[in-house]
Amino acid sequence: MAARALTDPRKRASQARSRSTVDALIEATARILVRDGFDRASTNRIAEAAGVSVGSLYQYFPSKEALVAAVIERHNRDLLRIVRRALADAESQPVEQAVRTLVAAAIAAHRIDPKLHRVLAEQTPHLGPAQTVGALDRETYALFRGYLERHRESLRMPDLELATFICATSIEALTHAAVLHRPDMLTDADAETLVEEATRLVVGYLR
Amino acid sequence: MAARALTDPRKRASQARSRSTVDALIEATARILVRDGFDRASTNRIAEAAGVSVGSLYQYFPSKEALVAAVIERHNRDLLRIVRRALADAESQPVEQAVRTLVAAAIAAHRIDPKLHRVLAEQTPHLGPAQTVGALDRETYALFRGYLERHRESLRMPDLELATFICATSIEALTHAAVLHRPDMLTDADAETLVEEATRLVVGYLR
DNA sequence: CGATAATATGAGCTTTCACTCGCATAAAAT
DNA sequence: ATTTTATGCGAGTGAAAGCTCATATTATCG
Repeated sequence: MAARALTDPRKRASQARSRSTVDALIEATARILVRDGFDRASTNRIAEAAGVSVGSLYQYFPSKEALVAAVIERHNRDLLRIVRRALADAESQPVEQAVRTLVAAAIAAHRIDPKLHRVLAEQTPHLGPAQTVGALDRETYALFRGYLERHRESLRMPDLELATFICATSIEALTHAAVLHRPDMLTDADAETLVEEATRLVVGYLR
Repeated sequence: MAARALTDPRKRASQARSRSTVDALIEATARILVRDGFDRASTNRIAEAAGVSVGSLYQYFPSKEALVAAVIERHNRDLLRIVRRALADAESQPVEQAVRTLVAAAIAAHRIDPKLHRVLAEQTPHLGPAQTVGALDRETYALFRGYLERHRESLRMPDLELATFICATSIEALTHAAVLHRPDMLTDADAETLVEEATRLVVGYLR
């Protein structure tokens, strides 16, 4: 019997009223997470911030983790939209331009809601791997690997698996670190040179 | 007035007996962190695992955070010893060999106690930045930047700050990811090719 | 030995927090 | 209009965790 993950929603909201309750809860969770951090984000506080009672909260989410999982899911969906779009554009581009497109998209994606991204990245990896921000990395990883495979003639890389690991990990780390620890690198002028340098790094590696 | 950080030790241990109590506590904290994770590592459990009473624990550590900070400090000290040593060796080496030395050291360092490293990296960044694993990154960053400055003639990089960021971030991320998420890459044979590839990435960037 | 300081003990206090449950209200169905 | 279902409420419960303190044991020193 497939054990129902404890992050699954408890009940589908069918009426418009309850759907807006669910939305308010997810939205409030994101706000409280940013304001107070994971540990201090109590379900009571979240419910209050959403203008809803704790009882209602537990009608739709079986646990605090489920609530956070919903926030992560929404955030990941937003980021993935950008990355997918970029990789679709990159498909028809030569390697160098493709990498540039991807790097720029990675930065743009991290800029959607940096404060939330930070909290999710730093304080939630112990929630099941399916919900973590890491899930996003894995998806991006797969997409990028697809690109490399379809363009393997223009590369001199025997081991695409390894190449994907090196490139995806580096790009993710650089954009992540820039957004979280070095916001000074993201003024419009500096952001451009960052994109160029990261592109040089990766393209130089791929030849 | 300099506010005493709540991660400072509470009292110096003077007799040999108490010093061994403190050691046992730090050691036990590391074990429990690995076994149960940060959240479930209660001070009572830690004291019990150390064969010591909670009261004694609070005689030397004002909070759970202080205890964890001590573990981080010890772990960082161990890692830094390896990195310092490597960068000392690298000092007299040409760029390519120097980078190889550093990458190999980074992997070796991450292998000291991977399980503990994972817990500390994933579950403690919300403790003050002074105690985080990030402190280690910053130190390494500074050391590496020193190397680049002393060898700037053999590089064609105008902006050493940026170059340090790109290289240090990439190396850290690659070794971190390999140790934590891809242990299959660390069989002796594969580890060597990983070192070579990471070296190619960075050296290619530095020219 | 006797006295003082250092160290160790662990029952229990306090607080916080996730979560429940009985009941009220609003929408849908009949 | 009446019944049925969906949604909302929030005081209260039980468990867990951080931390204290009154007391006991051990070491140090004159």
